[in-house]
Amino acid sequence: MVTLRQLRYLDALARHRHFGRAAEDCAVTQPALSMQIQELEAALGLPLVERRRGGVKLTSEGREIVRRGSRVLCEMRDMVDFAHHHGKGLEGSVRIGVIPSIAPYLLPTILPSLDDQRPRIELHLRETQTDTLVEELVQGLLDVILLALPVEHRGIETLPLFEDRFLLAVPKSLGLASSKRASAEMVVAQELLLLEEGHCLRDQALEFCKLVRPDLLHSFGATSLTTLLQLVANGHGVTLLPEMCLTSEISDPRVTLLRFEEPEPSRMVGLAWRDSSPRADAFRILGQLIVEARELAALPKK
Amino acid sequence: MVTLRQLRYLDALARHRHFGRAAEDCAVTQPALSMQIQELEAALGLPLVERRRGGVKLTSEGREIVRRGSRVLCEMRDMVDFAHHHGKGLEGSVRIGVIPSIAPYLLPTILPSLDDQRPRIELHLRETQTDTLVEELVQGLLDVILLALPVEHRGIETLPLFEDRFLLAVPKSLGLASSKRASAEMVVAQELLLLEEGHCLRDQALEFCKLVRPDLLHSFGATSLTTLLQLVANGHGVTLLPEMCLTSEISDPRVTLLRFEEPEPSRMVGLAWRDSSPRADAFRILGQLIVEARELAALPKK
DNA sequence: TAAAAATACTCCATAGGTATTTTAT
DNA sequence: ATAAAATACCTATGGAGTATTTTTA
Repeated sequence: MVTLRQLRYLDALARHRHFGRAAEDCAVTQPALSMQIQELEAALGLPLVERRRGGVKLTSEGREIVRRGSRVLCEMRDMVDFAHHHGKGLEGSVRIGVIPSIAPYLLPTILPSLDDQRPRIELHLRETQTDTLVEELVQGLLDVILLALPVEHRGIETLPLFEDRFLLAVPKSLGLASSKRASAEMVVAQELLLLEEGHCLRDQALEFCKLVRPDLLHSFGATSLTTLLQLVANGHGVTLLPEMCLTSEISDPRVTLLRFEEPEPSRMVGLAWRDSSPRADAFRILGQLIVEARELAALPKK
Repeated sequence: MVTLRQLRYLDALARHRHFGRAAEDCAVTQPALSMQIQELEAALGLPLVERRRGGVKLTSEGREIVRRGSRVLCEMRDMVDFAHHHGKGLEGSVRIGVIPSIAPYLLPTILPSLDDQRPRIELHLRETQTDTLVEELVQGLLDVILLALPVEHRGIETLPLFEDRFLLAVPKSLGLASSKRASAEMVVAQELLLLEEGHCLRDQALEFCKLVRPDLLHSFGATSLTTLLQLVANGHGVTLLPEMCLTSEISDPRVTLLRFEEPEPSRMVGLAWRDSSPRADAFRILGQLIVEARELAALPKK
């Protein structure tokens, strides 16, 4: 008989690759964990790990069992969470992940209104790149993530919130700066500055320009849009900038921002959660709140 | 702490709506099951069932927990199955479901060749309509189903196998019978005979004719294509017939079969299984075998 | 030979069984 | 009044701990 306990121990063993430390992580002794792993192997009729001095190695079947076991454990967690959070809406702790090109710009506008309207919410924020966020979401380390859609991943449900246009940032020194609208060709003709690998903005910009040979680009390995904009200001090239990122601090007299010709490139910002998530309904409301907070913040500008 | 045992008992209780019989189903005594349900309710902090004389009623939260619990149990089963069937390919018992408009025509051609090539396979066949098959697949009562795509359902993976054209069966007595090709308009102009509600062929035919008011149709409630064809032979109307169903027994001198004008209507026949299914790889091979068996059977005709 | 996993054995928590009581119609 | 679920109490299984042995790099 396969038990949840066995799956939990196996999961720990897969993470630590060491019986003793895995046992410690599970708050049991090493023999206890050893026995459960053995029983699991007996129940499944397969060896799951190769025991070798200097670490434990999963067999290929073992990896698959770990994968499936994680899913089972994750769904169990979601079930218990569902029960505990049931009817409480957004209340309680929400572990939210946000990509770097959204977090600093959108959060200042939505957090205050969120605190106003849902005082009992308790946000745990994490900011990293899309791949990591999705991985952590799937593993149950995060409850919901805010990022650029689409997200193609099994077991992930998404909710589009709003379009965010891309603008072209060009140095005033360049002749281009006087153009009314930017075009894809203009981008290709100049030095295109991008964030380092792994940032979705980089991929979106490349896709827009239909550049199939990104290896040809001079990558400055910039890690933030502010850095990127500094490079533009100093005449090193041009870059694509999401409209959302236009806050007062970012404006620089040496940089001109051009809208693109129709159809304007844009990214769709949205929320994503596990489709087994216990609080899918609450996250839809969260989406609603984000959209409203954004619209509210935009009004005064007009 | 929520345990799998509790989920199994809850599942039985949801099915039987009776503590005593659910307990019997689980091969334990009624107090044992009662206790586990109580502990589950305590762990989740929710009442799951209303105890009332003359049966047990699930609360709305209870239903959701049952749904999630079933998923957990199903994934556990799939995990154990994966381990047991691992590396054995198609060997062992496969519970396959097939829709009525495919089963009698396709199976005679594929079963023999399947037996030849995979002697150790043990097929358990079930024949019903699409909705039931999908439901049973999701619940883990079936391993794989053979039906007309698309199937839109969460957690279901599909594999298209081949196109199956629709032909128009018209009575020889009708003027139409001399036409070279049939058209959608011809169908609408005549009395269209259909299978009773629930058969996917009915829906596909209606969709093709773009009939939005199927309530206007005279439904004869035919339950088999043979019956339908008898009606056509006797001049009661016309019907759409999948090409696959053209076996010698069905041919009738009073009926003419017309191919449609381009684009010819057709259905895509394919396999579907749970995306957590342990034997997804084996089912892809099964699909391959079906396609090959069909091509083999078609050759002699030429 | 030394670290790491397996084995031996003892204990206790918990699930299950039997007998009985409570509850609701 | 009676069927059905809950409670009480006892038993036994299985998971965990401690101590120890075996394995292997």
